[in-house]
Amino acid sequence: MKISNAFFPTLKEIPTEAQIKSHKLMLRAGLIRMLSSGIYSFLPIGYRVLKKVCQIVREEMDTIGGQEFHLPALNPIEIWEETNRVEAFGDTMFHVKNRNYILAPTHEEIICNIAKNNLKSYKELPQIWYQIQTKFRNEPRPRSGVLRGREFTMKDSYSLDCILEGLNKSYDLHSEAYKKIFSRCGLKFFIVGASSGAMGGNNSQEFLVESKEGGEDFAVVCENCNYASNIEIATSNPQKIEREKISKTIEEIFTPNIKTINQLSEFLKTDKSHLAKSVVYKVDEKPVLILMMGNDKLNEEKLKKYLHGEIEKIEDEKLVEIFGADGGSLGPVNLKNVKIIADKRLENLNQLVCGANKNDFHIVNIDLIRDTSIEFYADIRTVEENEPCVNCSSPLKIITAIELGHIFKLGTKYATSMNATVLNEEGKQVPIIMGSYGIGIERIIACFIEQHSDEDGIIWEKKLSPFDVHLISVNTDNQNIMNTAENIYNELKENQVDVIYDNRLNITAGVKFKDADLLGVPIQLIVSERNVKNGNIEIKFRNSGERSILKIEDIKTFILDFIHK
RNA sequence: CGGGGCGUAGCUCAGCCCGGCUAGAGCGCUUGUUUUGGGAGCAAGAAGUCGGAGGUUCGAAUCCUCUCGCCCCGACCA
Repeated sequence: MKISNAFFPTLKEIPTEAQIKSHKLMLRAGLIRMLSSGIYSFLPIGYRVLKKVCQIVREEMDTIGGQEFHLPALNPIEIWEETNRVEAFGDTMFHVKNRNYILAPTHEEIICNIAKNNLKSYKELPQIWYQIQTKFRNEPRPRSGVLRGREFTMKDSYSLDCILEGLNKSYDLHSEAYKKIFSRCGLKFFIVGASSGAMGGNNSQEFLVESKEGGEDFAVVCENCNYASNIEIATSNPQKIEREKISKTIEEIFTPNIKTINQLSEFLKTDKSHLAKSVVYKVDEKPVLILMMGNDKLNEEKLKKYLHGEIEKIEDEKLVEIFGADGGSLGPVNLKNVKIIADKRLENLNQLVCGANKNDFHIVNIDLIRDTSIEFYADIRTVEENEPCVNCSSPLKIITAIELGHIFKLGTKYATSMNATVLNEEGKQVPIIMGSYGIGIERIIACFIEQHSDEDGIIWEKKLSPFDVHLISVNTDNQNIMNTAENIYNELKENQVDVIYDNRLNITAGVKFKDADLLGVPIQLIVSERNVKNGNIEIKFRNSGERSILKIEDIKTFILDFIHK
């Protein structure tokens, strides 16, 4: 490709809309342009990278026996009502205004529909079906360029089995394929156990890339024993508190202007492990009081597992109405008509301090068994940095990360509601057992750039690079230089080398070098007077900045060796 | 959906508080010319309904109301 007649719009300045490195560079290097919030066009250079990523994904999916589909993005809403997911997705799903269609946010229902209509027998299983296509989700807040878009490319695959061992095998195949995909893409990633959220099912793992700037997920990891888990489900071994031998009589005490656990601990000279914080949620419009030890943070994801229905933080104004006190003074003693749940860490403890449901008063010497009617205890706290690991007691780390891929064992949830069954060996109708496995294609690109760039631009590795070689002619008014560069260009093209050739006239060398570094193709070939007169060409490696001189006649061999190495 | 910020030339921004000349700068773009190894010099030029609508005023980029868009934090989110 010759830049003189190509669309390669680079930017010297950083558009204000971009905050994180990958977004800035994708805009500056002419890979993408925004159409609207969370909606991006891939320009020719960016699309080349996207296609390379897709090809790697495709090859690895095909290797594990995957078969590629092309599925409709426009779906009749009825099929989504069968699984009750119109409601589950809520505002996240795009609805077509003048027809009863939706824009598909994912494709379990469509896959399940095809399976139901066409698969009859266990003999036809297992199947792995995948697609690499655009998905639509009305993200309430798109951000970080292509990292969280309303329209984005996703590889999703679905495994179909009718026995559990089959599902396990399909799941493991995907796990291995994903490791290969992300390694081939040159990413440093790690794997954690995760919550399956609105997808349904139980077992699930996420493939994450550490990123302080663009990360939206938090992973809890142990560097000693390799325990790794999304914070949504992570557990730890916090210090255990024992019940004291004697439960003293409860007593209301005056605690003027004490609102927080820190203030209370200071005021009473009491360790936080003897203070219990009360937080209130609304579950199906009814208040639920949740007791946490000290400053422990409630984990909503964990809480959701124990409470059915929508959970939501309660408005401050409602608190006075229900409890007769404000936020900092609530407690579980003498509460009627409010369900109480407590974190496992507090189980059956005594000698505790809680709010008195009366502003500026707390109650001391509470015995949770004697003085409260707690419905149940459960692990609902959020793990904190440096707490001991559940397996090996080493201090845990918390890492901010971007989610690249997620694999789930879905089970029979969709097959059951859509009545997708096959006959098993005994001639019995059994529901198809599904697995679901996603990869965010644009996220691979953005994560790669997050990990591979410097102040001058992107540093592609050859597998994802939009071109193999960036050819630059420096002295454009010298016909000999232009001819030499043109010959190199043609020779490389004839040998299937992808070359981008900066043949622009009347542009200073500096501009060409800056653009080349910004785009970040691994090898730059620089054709200039000073070297051509000796029959030489300069070569610069983008990653190391290293330069060397080659004989013109050796270039082809050198480049081909480099590409195929 | 709550909180905050921003919207002026293709890009980055000044001007707005405190209304008043023909709305500015740098970069980019066009033409000419000189340059040609790290985003060039000189000369000339094109480019804007100041996001949109309404209002106040003799007069609005500037003040008021509404509205649309973008970014950030939170909520939410496979």
